[in-house]
Amino acid sequence: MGGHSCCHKQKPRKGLWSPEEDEKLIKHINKYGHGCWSTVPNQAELPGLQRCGKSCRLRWINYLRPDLKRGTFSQQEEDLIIELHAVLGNRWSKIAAHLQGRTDNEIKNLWNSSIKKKLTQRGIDPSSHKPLAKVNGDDDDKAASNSEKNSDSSDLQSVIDKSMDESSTLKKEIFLNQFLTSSSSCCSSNSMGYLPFPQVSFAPDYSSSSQATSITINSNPLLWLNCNAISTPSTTLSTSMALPPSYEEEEDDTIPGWNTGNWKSINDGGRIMLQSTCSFDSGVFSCLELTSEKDVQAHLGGEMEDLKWSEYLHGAFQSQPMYGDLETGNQSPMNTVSTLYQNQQLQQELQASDIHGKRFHSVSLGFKHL
DNA sequence: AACACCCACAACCGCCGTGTC
DNA sequence: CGACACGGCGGTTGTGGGTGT
Repeated sequence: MGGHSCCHKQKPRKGLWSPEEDEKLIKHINKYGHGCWSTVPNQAELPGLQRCGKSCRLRWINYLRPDLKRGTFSQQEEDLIIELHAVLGNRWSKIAAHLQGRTDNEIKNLWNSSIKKKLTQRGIDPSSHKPLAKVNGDDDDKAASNSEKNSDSSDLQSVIDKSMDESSTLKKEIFLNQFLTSSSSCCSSNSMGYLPFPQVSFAPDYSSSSQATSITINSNPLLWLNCNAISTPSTTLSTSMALPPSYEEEEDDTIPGWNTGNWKSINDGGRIMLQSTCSFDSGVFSCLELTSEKDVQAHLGGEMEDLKWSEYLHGAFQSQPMYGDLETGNQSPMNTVSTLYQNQQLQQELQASDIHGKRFHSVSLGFKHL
């Protein structure tokens, strides 16, 4: 156990990597790729790397990979890590997947050396993300995975993980839709369902003093919702929602029929800004996750993709076509994604964190009341 | 200058899941 | 079906630079 064949032939070198070793490894990877790490040390340029394949892999992934960002973490990145940790717990690789150019090791180190302390200083328990006063007992790492304490959340997370592993966006949509269909069907009318994405948090319970607004739908139009932010007890970022055109005329942001008890909504010049969690009591969600600029472009620019999406929605829900006129009256359906960038604050955040144009997560939800 | 201490980061270790034979 | 190899992950340790005394 633990021993690898590549380590048996000769005692592997340990400790810090020398520049020469790095150079050899880079040369090798550039030339041959890294199909099988265990053979890398044997194949590397003479006189051969006396390193375990595992060590080569780690060195490459954590340090030598060309797409690594390196350098200090921005405040936005730190906030995002905190928010993701609140949802994902110590699943560093999952967290790292949301931060372009950052490795799980880097994030883990940052968490252990810096963020943990900062949170504690702010009076927040770093494992539970709750105020320290409210955390019972001693601080054994009982909430290493915060969401796992709740079996529903744990199930949810496994669904998330599974869905993330699906390569096809359409598969994701179908899978998540299936999940949500079954999820919503088992929810009583006043029970909570949560958007099944790690970037949507399960947190703050807005009190009656908040501006929480009930948003409902009682007919069958699709409601498109773009989420690319996360809210946590410590931070709340806004989520944007693009409404069907018919609702643009409404005098306020209340839509009868869709109970989103925990959404805090703000009417922002005709656009509805949402914060916090979302709940639903019935209906079917369709979900789309766009994880890269390429994905977005494919949807924004690709008629075929739009067609597939529309067809899927038609087929699955027999619903009316998606709404193209979200705001300006001339947007294509998938341009809902672009409304993300009409939120100036969000745009700034994305730019500041170097995510803009590179990688971000967006969730589009189509809703049809049954 | 020497030492202790702290901190950030790199690397290792052990375990687990998966694929293959 | 079991054994084995391998990759991946999270926890932990090691290392080196910076800073204070």
